[in-house]
Amino acid sequence: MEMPKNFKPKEMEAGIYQSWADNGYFKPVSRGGSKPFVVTIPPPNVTGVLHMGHALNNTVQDVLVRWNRMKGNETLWVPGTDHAGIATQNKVEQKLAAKGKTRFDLGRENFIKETWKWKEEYEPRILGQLKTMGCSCDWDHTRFTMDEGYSKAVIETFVHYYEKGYLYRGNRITNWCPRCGTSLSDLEVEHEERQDNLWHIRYEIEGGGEIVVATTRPETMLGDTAIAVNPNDKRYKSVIGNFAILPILGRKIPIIADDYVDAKFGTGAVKVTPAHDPNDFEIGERHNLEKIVVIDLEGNMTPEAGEQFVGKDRYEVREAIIILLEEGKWLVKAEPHTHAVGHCYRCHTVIEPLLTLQWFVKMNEIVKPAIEVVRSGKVKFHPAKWTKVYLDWMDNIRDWCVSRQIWWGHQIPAWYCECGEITVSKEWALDPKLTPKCHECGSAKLKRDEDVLDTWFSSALWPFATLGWPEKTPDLSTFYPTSFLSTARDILYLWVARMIFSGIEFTGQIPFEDVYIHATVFNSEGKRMSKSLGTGVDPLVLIDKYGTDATRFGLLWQVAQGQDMKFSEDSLLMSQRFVNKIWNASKFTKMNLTDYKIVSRETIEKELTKEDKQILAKLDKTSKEVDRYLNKYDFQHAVELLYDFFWHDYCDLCIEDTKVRIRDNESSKLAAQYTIHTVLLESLKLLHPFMPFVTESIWSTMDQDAALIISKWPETK
RNA sequence: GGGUGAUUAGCUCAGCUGGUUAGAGCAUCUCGUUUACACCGAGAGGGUCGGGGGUUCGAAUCCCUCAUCACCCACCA
Repeated sequence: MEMPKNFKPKEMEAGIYQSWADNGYFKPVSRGGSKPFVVTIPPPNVTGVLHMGHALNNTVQDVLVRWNRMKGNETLWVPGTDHAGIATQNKVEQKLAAKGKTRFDLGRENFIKETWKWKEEYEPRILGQLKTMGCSCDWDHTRFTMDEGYSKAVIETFVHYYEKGYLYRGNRITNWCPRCGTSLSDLEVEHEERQDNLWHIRYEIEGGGEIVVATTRPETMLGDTAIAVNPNDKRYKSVIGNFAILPILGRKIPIIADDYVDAKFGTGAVKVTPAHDPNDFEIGERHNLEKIVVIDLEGNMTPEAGEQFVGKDRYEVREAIIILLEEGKWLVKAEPHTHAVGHCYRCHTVIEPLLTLQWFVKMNEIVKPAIEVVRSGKVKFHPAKWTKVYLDWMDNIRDWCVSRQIWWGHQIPAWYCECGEITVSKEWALDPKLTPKCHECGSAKLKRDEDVLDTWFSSALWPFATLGWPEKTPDLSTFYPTSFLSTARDILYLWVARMIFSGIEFTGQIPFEDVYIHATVFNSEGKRMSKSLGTGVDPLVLIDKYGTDATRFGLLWQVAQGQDMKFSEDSLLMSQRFVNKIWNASKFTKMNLTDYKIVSRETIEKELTKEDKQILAKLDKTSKEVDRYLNKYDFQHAVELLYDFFWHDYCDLCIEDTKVRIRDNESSKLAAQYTIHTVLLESLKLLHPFMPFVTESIWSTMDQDAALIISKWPETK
């Protein structure tokens, strides 16, 4: 079959993809391989579009999936998307805000309906983008973290934790985002260094004297219920047990001694606000201090803060307090001070530590086996340096706040009775027709918890919930544990660690064997690619410009060993030229094969020239090396090697050498034809996982029985 | 405060366990329009491998130290 003059990615890729899909090539089928290769995709959020990280990540996965498929292994790549609780809820709220509405105008039920509509619109877009990238996922296995079966899995895990005593509900200081109106786990808070002041404030001591405290948050003084000093601090020994007078409000608060206080920091005296600071909360617990809440869930002052401040914004009040302190001569000095301030990872509002009632998962027991499997190497990180990062975090893990005060997500299956009892029920959660009754007093006046679970609570179940767990499905027994996980390093704790302990807890097995942490893609200035900052590069624009194959190949060219990369289009340009080179070399090779009748290596062996044998040997060596590199997840070297082999060995040397022999009808013509035929076919196979479209397109013109995507990977000697 | 990584040609980066003239792509320059490809071919220039010490017969590669940058973790107000 003739090849068109040029390879036109935009015109040809979609058709090729469709034919793969139509022929069912993405389905798990064993073609004589040794063991299944299974990947569950890191589910993209249904909030938007693919970014460079996705492009790289999914290229990596597709390369391995295609490679394994060609090796004959039964291969399953499970696609899907994540409901992404807060992120998606925020998107829908923004959409409503444009119409001047809030979620409260709609009410919970309608708001959730709206969000499902959003999901129905965006999910196909994102999945479509994965198809554009050439991802060979089995679309019949597509899952969503809130689909019916998945929801069942989530409820199952909640109930399991509860019954095992791993879940508890408590009034704690949690990270609160006043804008999103929800609590956040520690991992969802982003810390940012900020230049601030350390305000030194003088408190008078009852009966004479004074004590100066240092604080970065003067507005919280309205909720002070003590001043703490270190018990060994000689400066303050004599005043311990006395009372200080809170400036402005004039309230009496005790001066107490607590080891937590560092005598060397600030003035060595700390104002204690148990309701608004986690450390102060602890001190408060130890000394039975009152917790006065002065900031509310919206970040405004409560009536407790005093009439002049009530209802005002926390920062506005900070300014006002400073002025008042100055006027009253309470302010001693303002010392410049750099410290880290927490922000919401979804909307970037400054986090307010607030006392709220939340559900927590106890972590100390559940992480133990998850530490063990990594220590013993059952789960391996690539590059290996992430092992230590993982273990350090797991060794110092703290309890996980899993309740969120939003509407989009898995509602907590807990019911509260007037009698004070809590009932956690799988049945009630799964069947809305049932009438919940208190298991203690029998009352039917139960109120369901309005909160939903942390989005990561559900994504933690991804590797097994997508395969059917908690049901004992054939998929689960065939494909679990999965083989490989590729992801970005910023969700190592948020997601990877949680999948590992969840996998072990619920299935008794590790969720995957190998974790590949891919390079982080930065822009040319070395800045994080961010849509909001306008520093992003859209992979779809690149695909449009260079074609999918070139984009994939060019990205892998730059990935190094998980090293950060400053993205540059140079490598895509190079790849684009390479695609063109492959196309033209193939076209030319075929021109030289018009009168060729396939012969075997044995029959032609004696005719082969030194050059023929050289390139055939190099081909074999290259196959071997590509295998070796892919086994190590060293994509960059695999890609470089193939480029070098095909361009410099095959095109520059072999084709140049053989074309003369073929044109001049030399006695070694048939040997020459055998050589180029063999090298081209095998090269297309080797290149296919990286550049699936152009290779399949050429292959389809070469009278082969099977499509390239399911052809047998070159065997090496 | 702890941790991790980076610093190699004008630019983006390779260089594994130390060993002859330090590599690639892009850019630059010279030559080449022989029927696959000018998105090509042949060739050239360009690097005291961040600074300073050390180990070694020999270091970009190992050790120490300094500097700069980046990222992660962290309840010192």
